[in-house]
Amino acid sequence: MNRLKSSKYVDDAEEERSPETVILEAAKKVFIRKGYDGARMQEIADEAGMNKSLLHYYFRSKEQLFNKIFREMLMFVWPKVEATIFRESSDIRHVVKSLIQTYTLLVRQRPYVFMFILEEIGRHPERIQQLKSLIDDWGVKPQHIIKSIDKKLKTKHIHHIDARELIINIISLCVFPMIAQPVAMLFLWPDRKEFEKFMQRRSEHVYMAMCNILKIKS
Amino acid sequence: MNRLKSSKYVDDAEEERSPETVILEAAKKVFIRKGYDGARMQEIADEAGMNKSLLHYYFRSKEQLFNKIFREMLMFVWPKVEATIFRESSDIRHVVKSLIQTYTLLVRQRPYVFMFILEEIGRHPERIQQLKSLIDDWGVKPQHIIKSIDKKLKTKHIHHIDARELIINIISLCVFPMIAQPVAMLFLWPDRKEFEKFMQRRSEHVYMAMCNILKIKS
DNA sequence: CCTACTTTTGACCAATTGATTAAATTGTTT
DNA sequence: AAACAATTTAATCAATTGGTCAAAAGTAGG
Repeated sequence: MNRLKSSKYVDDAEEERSPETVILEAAKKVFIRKGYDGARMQEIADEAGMNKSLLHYYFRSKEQLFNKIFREMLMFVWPKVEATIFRESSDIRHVVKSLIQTYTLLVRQRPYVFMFILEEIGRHPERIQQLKSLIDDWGVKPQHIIKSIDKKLKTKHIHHIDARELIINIISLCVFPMIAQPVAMLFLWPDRKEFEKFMQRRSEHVYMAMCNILKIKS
Repeated sequence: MNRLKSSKYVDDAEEERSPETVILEAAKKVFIRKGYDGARMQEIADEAGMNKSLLHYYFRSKEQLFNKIFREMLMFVWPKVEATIFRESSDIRHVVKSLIQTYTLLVRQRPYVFMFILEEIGRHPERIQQLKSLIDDWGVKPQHIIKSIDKKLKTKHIHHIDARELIINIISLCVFPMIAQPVAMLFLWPDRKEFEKFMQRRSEHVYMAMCNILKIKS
């Protein structure tokens, strides 16, 4: 009854056009556009160009379909952030620079991803569990993050700052402008092109700002 | 048919407990909790302890009820921000300090307000119009904001920075940590008390950071 | 008490929701 | 082609949605 395997197209090595994939792509679009509560299974079916029943055939329920998308989003962000935090370099400048580049890259690649995650966790707090078990599986202890950064901050003659403050500052400066885009464009960048230019240079500007905060020369 | 005036309790000068107010308060709670799409008229009625039909009697539709709440939120934020930006002082330090204090105060008083506004505008972009007409009514031209700050930045020996960048940096540093609270508490502040302490000192920290960015002494 | 009004209620509505089911179609294997 | 399994479809479900309406209840003035 619930065969979730598809044998069709599998021999066709190239295109990744299995029904599951088509559905997931369509669902992603709709969930991003409308959020979980605003999304409709029918709209996803239309977007995928198939019958609504197929969504249930392949993914059982709206909730399970959403969870697949949500997990994929978390997996898009977390590994890159984690790799950056625990990178080899003991030079705090390198870590700061990498963190900034990582977040600005993520924002540029998937402008919606942080807002989406924060929104859905805010609306349905039980979903924080998914993130929890994800970093559990990854075997990362949150306190290690702080310690890892903190150790690197204790070297040289750097303006003393709490590691958590440093991290949240970086993420704030990189991520928030994109989250606030609609309002920011109303008040500060009436021209869309101007805003895009601003976001393109964001990485450098944040790095300079962080260097000033840490009182190190870039 | 559509009398929206209430004569009852009006003589009773003290308590602001008119049906309209009770409904608005209940609606606000529910809309903040669930968002527009997730909110249910029945839940608002339950929260207000009255019949669902009364909501339509006093506010006609879910949309109109929401708009009242939404406008109130905008009015809670905008006047204070606007007053801060156009304040008399020509000393950039005062303006920066006031901006930081204003935003951190708003965040502390209504932790949900910025996320809510950004969320609802993101989900229903047509609502940006409400914000537009609001600042129109207020008679404020966005470019004046930039100019006002920019002029103050041109004085003294201050590290050159674009006015819009300065503003977005301040807002990012003040607002984002609260928006990211659920995730931030998972990774960086496992103890809720610790996070609250952090947020209490946020104003000072952001001010110091901004002084470093501007290369002025606090 | 009677009348005119506002406010409140519960029954009800059409439309939509996520989900199920059985039948129809397609694909594969022999 | 027959038989079997996998996929797709359309019809349909019960539950829920925002919204309406007429009747009931409350209120005030005379």
